[in-house]
Amino acid sequence: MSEPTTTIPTTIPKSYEPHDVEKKWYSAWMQARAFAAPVPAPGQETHTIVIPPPNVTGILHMGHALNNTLQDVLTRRARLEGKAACWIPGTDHAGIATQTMVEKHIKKTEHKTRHDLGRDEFLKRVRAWREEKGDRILRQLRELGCSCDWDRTHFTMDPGYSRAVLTAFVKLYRQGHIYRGKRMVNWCPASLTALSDEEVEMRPTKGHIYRIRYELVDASDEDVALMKNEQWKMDNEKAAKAAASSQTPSPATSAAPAAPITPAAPITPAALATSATPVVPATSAAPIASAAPVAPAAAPATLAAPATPTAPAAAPATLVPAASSANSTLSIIHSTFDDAKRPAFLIIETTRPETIAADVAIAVHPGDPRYKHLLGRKVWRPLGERVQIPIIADAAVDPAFASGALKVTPAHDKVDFEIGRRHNLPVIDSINADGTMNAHAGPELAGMERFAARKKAAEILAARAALIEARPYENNVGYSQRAGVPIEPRLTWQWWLKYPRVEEAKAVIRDGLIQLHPERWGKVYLNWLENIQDWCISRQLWWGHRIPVWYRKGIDRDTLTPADLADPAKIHVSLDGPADPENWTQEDDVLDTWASSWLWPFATEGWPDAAAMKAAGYAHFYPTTTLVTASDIIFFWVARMIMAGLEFTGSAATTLTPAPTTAGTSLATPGLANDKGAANDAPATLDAAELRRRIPFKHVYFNGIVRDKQGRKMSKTLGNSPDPLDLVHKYGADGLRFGLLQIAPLGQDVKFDEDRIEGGKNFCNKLWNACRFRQMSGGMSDNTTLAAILARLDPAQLDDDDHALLGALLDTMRVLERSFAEFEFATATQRLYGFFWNDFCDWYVEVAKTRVQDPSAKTHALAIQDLVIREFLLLFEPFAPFITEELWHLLGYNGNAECGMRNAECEVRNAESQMRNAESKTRNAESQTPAGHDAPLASDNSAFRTQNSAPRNPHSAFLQHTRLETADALADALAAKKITIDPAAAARVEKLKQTATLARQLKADQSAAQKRDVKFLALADDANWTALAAAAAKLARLVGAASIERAASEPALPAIVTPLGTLYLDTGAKVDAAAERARLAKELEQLEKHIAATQARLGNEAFVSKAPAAVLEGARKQLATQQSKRAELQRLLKAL
RNA sequence: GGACCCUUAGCUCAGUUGGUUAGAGCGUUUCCUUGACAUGGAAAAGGUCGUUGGUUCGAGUCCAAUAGGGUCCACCA
Repeated sequence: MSEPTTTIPTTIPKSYEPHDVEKKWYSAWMQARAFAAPVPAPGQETHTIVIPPPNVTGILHMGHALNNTLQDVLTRRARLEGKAACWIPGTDHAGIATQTMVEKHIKKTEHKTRHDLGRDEFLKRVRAWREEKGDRILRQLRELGCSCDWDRTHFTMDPGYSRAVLTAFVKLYRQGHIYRGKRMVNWCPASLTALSDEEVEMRPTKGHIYRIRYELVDASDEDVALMKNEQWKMDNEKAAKAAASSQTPSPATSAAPAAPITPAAPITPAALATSATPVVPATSAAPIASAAPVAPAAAPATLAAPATPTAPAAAPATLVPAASSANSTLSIIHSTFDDAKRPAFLIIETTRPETIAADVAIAVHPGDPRYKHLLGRKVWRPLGERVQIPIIADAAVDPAFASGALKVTPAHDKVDFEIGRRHNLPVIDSINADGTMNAHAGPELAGMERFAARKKAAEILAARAALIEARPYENNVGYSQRAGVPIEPRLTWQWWLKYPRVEEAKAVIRDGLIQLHPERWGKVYLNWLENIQDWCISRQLWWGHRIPVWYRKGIDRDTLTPADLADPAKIHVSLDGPADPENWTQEDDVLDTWASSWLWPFATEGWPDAAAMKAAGYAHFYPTTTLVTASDIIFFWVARMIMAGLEFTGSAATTLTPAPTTAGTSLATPGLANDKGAANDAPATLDAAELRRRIPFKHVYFNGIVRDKQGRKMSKTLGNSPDPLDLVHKYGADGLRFGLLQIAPLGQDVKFDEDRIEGGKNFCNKLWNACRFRQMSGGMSDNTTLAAILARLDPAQLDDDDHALLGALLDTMRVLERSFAEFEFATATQRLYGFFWNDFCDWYVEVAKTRVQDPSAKTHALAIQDLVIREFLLLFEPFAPFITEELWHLLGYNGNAECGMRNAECEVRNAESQMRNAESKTRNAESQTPAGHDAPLASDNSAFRTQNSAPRNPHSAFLQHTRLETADALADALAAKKITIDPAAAARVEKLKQTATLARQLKADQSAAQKRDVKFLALADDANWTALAAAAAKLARLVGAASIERAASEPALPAIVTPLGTLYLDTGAKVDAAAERARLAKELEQLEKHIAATQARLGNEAFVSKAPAAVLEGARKQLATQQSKRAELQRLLKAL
């Protein structure tokens, strides 16, 4: 690692090289088990975080990097504050994602489906896949520096965790919260499983809406007349309008009034035809996307009606091209019915004509006068089997939409299903699980994919003259979030959960037992809970927790009544299955992945096994302290965890049937099997104390979504997502962490900017070199404890710079204390940056150079630096753990500091771990091997984790095991040394800083910035000259001057007015009086403006009478300063 | 349709309870390799704080309206 260079007397290399340092320290931490959560000493505060478990086969992206950096920062800061910190890592089995991935792999390599392999064999493959590819993301987290307690690594499919999941199911089932029902679900035709509402994403989707005639059965003359008056007329008018608007010469030249009809060129059925057999000429294909109202030479697709409209299904669909295209540009396709024979029609509009064969009714609003007389009548279904379907009234229909008549297709739409149920209508399911049409869709469509079938249906309807028009239409379509395909509402048997503890879940947020940061998410959360729907928890997958329900053999699962479901002779629900398994068949479905991860905060702490909970320290570490997550899973995960915590934990959680000492395989553990009283675990109402015991976390911090510089979400397809590990290699983990947090404001999305990461790296380098310089300055003494450093301070030698620096340090410590309390990490990083770079490096280290060369002042001046660097490293460690650890050791802050500071605690910890050592003999050997970066994670999670047997090295003296003083404690320690910060010192230093800047400005203005042999002459009163003279040496060094002397008279030299008097610059060059005059005049002019503004304020009677005294005083002082500066400038001008 | 967030320098963002001449980093211009650091130092230019109106002695900050950008929920076939 650090090699001494030959020329510079230091052991610290010239620039910070993160790579080796990171590797070295992470290994050291792992070997020392530095992250293992300690058993809390009596009275010691705990700090727990559970990681949002990433997909077991996932890879680290920027979102993870930000999210986990935040957790690590909180955890490390908690350690420094002396809390027993516990960060529980782990992964999620990610049912659909992982299964899909493995299925694809098997398809590619073996050309087989999971059904070819069978359930058991397939699951074997998934487990093998996980062995090979899994947990990579956890190893990547180590490269980021994450200080998880790796011995507590959990996986949602581990036997122990699985037992928790099934326990929760059984308990909820027995309480009546879980039921099986045949209901409409969101079906994913790609993944072939049901999804929860939360997994469906609504996207605006371009398509068409089809206007279709449903022929009225037994139409009377009145009907015909009515139809003519109403719908028929409507369509004719529409056609006329469309025609009229199309005659507008050009849309560009005429500001045509907005036509009520969509100006987009309509699409004809013919244009929809893919394999155009009997079709209108190709010229009629209108460009769908074109917005030009000018209809192209589109032929009026006037279609001949079938010869016998009463039996269209049998008739060949003959389309006759229009005889002439001269007379119209119709957007509406009229059939040429013989007026005399014309039947009456009902008109409906639909986006899904392929489902017409599954229509079972037409519904209108009960109050709609247009249709009152038709209620109870029937229409012919225009597609599929030609049957009559009733016209019914239902309030769900919006009379204002389209024609006000809705086709009712219970199998393929949620609303329709409800209507069907209300009216006892049959359900005709015409779509297969994979999204293809089945026999019910009719012979023309059967076997076709649903979207192809839609086109085909339109063609057929057009051929039968039932399609009036198909126009472009955009509506919201539900997509499977994961597979990205439109979901299909589908009627299936599923398991449902009525959420438990909904009211309590609202209360804990409303009453602030759980605090959200930022707070506003509470509203979103409550809104969701107000409208909560039962959760579909079953998935038609294999990779997941198989639902612990067994059906008696010979029972038809699809005809089970609620009574059957409650009958233990037919249905068995338990953890371990029936005693006579040969007579039963287990449910095929598995649970939604979220139905396992909602238990994460306590299932990772041993729940429901009392012994495991004890071993994990549940009593200490639950509830967890802070959950750090992104807001996009507030419903998926956060809300559900709250309900699960409220339902399953608390006093009852610790009184569950303990696991038997003869530990069999965990799934066979008869936990709840014999437990008839599961439903009684939870008291009906929870008082405030009980709620506090049960909440899964006290704070939720929502980190922003990492977006690219344009504000777009990062995605693989856009290629705008940098690999965090690349950034680690380029800028170091610390640079990445610091840079990320600098741009991560509370509750705002993060626009990623690689320049900021580079800034993080540069800051690390600055820190590195400042420490290197400190070491080069020599005189390294005992840095091992704060007391040792304080002992080297000489209160008598404390000067203004010391006061100002220590004051800024204390202030920085307070800012950080506040930032952490309020999760304002950007504030914290900015403050650290400004303090170290500006206050310490730019000013203090520079001015101290003079003192360091003075043997009588050196010890003191360096002690101040040692103190500040020590405190800074402690403050900075959570953000940049590697470089701070390295410097901590290089500068000798470690020593035996820890045991000096925390002897008692060390002993307690050792004693405790030895006890645990004795207890946990069953641990496998693997996880006891020292683990470095690439060491495998402990893979056996079957037993609920106990602490590792190896005691933490009490002499490791890692930075993070040191205690960070509070600002108050440090102030007290200084006070004990008779050092109290003089606030006026900072103001004096500030004046000096301004003077230095102005002096440099003058030099630069005189093109002498690079010269170091110039002289400054000061014209100052005695007070100012005293201050200047005292600082003359350091000031001369700072601004690059040979000397600063008091002017005897008024020199004829370029001058600048400073807070400490007027400075003249003698460069030895000739003075350009005209240029000087211009410069001074310009400055005077600016000053006059400010004076005028200040005078105006003070001249305002209302201001003087109403403004607070301090403000008034400030203004008067300001005016005085400005005026004296003006006088000085005027004097200088005159002298030139 | 309902709820929420954002708009400040070329870019990314700070601006506590309203109070001097609105800040930082990056970028830009000029100068500087002097024994910590060129991943650096010094100086400079750059903003009527989206718009309009109001409250106030005083508004980037509070209120109202409005424009633009974004998020979540619901959803009409």
